[in-house]
Amino acid sequence: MPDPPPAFRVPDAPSVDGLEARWGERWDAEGVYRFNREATKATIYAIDTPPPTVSGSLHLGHVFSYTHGDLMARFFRMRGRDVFYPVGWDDNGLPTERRVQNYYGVRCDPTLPYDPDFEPDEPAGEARTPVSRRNFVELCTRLTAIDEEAFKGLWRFLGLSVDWSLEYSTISPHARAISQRAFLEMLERDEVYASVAPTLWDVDFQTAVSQAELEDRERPGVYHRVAFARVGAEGTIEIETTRPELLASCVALVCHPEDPRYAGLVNTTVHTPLFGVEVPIVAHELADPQKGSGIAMVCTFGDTTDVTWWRDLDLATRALIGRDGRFAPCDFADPAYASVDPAAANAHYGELVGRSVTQARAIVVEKLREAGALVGEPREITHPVKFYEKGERPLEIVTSRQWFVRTLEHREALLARGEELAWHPEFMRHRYRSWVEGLNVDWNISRQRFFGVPFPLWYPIDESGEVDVDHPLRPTLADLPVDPSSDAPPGYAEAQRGQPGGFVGDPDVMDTWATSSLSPQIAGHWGTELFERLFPFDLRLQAHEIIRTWLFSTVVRAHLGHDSLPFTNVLVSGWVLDPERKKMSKSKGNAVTPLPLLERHGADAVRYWAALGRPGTDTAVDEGQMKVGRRLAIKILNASKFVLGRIEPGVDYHAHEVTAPLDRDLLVQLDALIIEATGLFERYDYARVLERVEAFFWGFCDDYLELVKLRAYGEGTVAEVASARATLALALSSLQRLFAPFLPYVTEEVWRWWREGSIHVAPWPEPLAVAAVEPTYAAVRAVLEAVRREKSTARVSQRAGVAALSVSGPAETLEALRRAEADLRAAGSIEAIEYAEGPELAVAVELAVSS
RNA sequence: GGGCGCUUAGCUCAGUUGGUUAGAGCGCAGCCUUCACACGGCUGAGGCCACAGGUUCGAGUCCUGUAGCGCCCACCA
Repeated sequence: MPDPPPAFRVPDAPSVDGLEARWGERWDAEGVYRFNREATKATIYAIDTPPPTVSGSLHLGHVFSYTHGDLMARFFRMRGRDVFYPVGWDDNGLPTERRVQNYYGVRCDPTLPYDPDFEPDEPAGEARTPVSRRNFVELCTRLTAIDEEAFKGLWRFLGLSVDWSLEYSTISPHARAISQRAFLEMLERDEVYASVAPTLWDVDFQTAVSQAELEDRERPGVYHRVAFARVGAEGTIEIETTRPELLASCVALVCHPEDPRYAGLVNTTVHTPLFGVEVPIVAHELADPQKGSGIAMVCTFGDTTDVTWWRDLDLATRALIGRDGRFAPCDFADPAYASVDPAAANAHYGELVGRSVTQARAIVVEKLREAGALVGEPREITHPVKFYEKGERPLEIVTSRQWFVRTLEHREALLARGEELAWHPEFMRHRYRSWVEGLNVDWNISRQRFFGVPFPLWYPIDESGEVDVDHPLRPTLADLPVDPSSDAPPGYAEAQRGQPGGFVGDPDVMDTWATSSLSPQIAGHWGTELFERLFPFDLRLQAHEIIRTWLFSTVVRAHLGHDSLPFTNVLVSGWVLDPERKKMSKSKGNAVTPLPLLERHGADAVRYWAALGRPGTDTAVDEGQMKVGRRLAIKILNASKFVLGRIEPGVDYHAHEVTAPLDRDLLVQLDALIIEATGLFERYDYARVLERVEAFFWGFCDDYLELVKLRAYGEGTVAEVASARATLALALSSLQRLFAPFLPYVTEEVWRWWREGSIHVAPWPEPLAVAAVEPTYAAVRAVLEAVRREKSTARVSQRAGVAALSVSGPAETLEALRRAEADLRAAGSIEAIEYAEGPELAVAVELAVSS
């Protein structure tokens, strides 16, 4: 530690206001949080923090979670680790597209040519001007840059100790290059494949959606009981469906193989009502005899179960819903449909073409009713329906070509990775496991959108104009990142785009998780020597809602690409709940904007509130706790001011000067606190650290400072005075540093009153190894408290004199009191103390006659 | 349907391996205009630790079950 300065710099009226600006600038100027690029693997502590979606606004939940990461960063930095603490922005993807559309009043039309002179109207009107993909991406880049500055300002105010030179964004050329390289390597290793398959599809966003982006929503539905006529036999089979509009895509009826009601019907056929298509009755385990009539209509595709039946039972394909969510034309005379009355079927279907799902449903129900195929009246129910988490209409399943990462065949290995990872809190491990166990499709990473990382592939066009998707053209690694919609593949010229003998670019972009799953590789500069020292990272910080997306996908990429975990620890933050204990979300309108809270209470105060939130535990917004945090910060100012007013500048105090039993006992307690706090921090239990340190500190202020006040002023022998002052100096130094990760601003302020350099690169306190003494502190505090109680009961000032104090208690307690009698008498204004042995500690106070 | 978490003072929450009389803060009440701190301090009241069984000398803590709340996962006709 540098030598103490010759004089202390304690202001007359210390304040917690304005510390953020003052120290934020100094930290930048001094490079306090700069990563040491020479650091070795052994000393590096690398942190992977979530790149927040730039299109939204940061809410208090972000502040909460990022504070937790910062606590760990600051602790390990003080422990001597070389902390690699970058921050990223997730600026690619759908949310940004939406925000740009609204902000600038544009929409992307990839068929348009680039207009270098295009300027959007500001503010945007209602109209949406179509612009080229390149123009659109430029606007995305422009707006995200603005948003990122605002985010950065908030993080700085909050006091995140990140190294801003390590900032990254997921749409940057660097991130795109990493993302494309990782994709090409997966392709090389056959870990990713393109497939034309039924895909979950959002009809509004017109893009595929992955399993991880699904959510169930309870929606009202209507059961319709529909009769199918048997073929070659008398009678009908009745099914129940909530999606009668899909009758035209019916390919089978399915029952459970052991259902006695239908066992004899398996492998017979029926005709669909209205369309007269002959479909088989088949058996499958998934058919639930309890549901509806026990026999279901299989359509291509009504839901994911249909996909399973279709695949397992090798059923026909009659997909009719298009990418826009409307019924596409089809001809029932086509042998694939095999209608017994194509003319009638086409007449019926003609009324559905171009209709949305809800419109078609009404039409089909009416027709069924007229045809006498609707049995009874429809029954209203509520049932879960799959939605894209950002979508507004139920997902459809359409057949399209998509890129998939092979996750299913690595299920066991991925489960093992989950076991290998150290989870904080431990129970969050279950979330990951149940997700991996429940995977049922490979990870779809392609999106039919514009602002994202393009797939770095082109497809050759043969002389007859056919696109050959099976033999993609790849860029060389040195050319990455590429945009196949504007760059030509190696060996081709741009003029050959779309021409026979030429090429076309892959039109899709990667899902945002396909890029953010590489956050360690992006932030750590995969491909450089530095990355080898950083990877795997030491800590991943995130909220529990993205375990199935970000955490899972990052584990997949590291497992496939590096045969490793991406990080060794994950710290999972809980949610921030509003005062009614509801999850904060923008859509509910209860999201709390953090900046006003930070300005009102101060960054340290907000961090204090966040730091009390245990890992994985949901925590309510509580301004009361922030006020407590602010008060704690003020107390640290004042206690520091007091101590520095008693000790000498330029003096290096040592534990061997501490001779008074009370002082030595305090330092023994402090050693225990340091040991406990260090252990808790190393186990990521930051909240307990704060709780313990805070409790010790308040006791230190309320009792110890009061007890040694007079000695600290200089009363008593030289040794007694020196003992008190040394204890104050040593305790203050340790306490300031114990608080530093939590309250970085106020601790920096008070540290610099008497120390050179930043507290945040000062060493974490070590125990002073003070030899144990006879216990003194606890007994003295108990008596002091009793004296205060008596005075309070007597309604006199705490300064009121005590003429005589009679203490009875066990001999060892009395011994303890005698060891610190002068201090006790000073703190309690006690003239004389009488001792008497007794079974329990009891005090009798005789107040002095007030003058 | 499977899983996880929670249930302790009016409120928000601690109670690590079972061990004296269950803790903190806020709020509330009373007192103190203290020479570090009124952006204070001191003191106090307030709890069948969700419920029912069990293990144990001893259970807020361990086991079983029940209920309520929240979340995750699920093939949701």
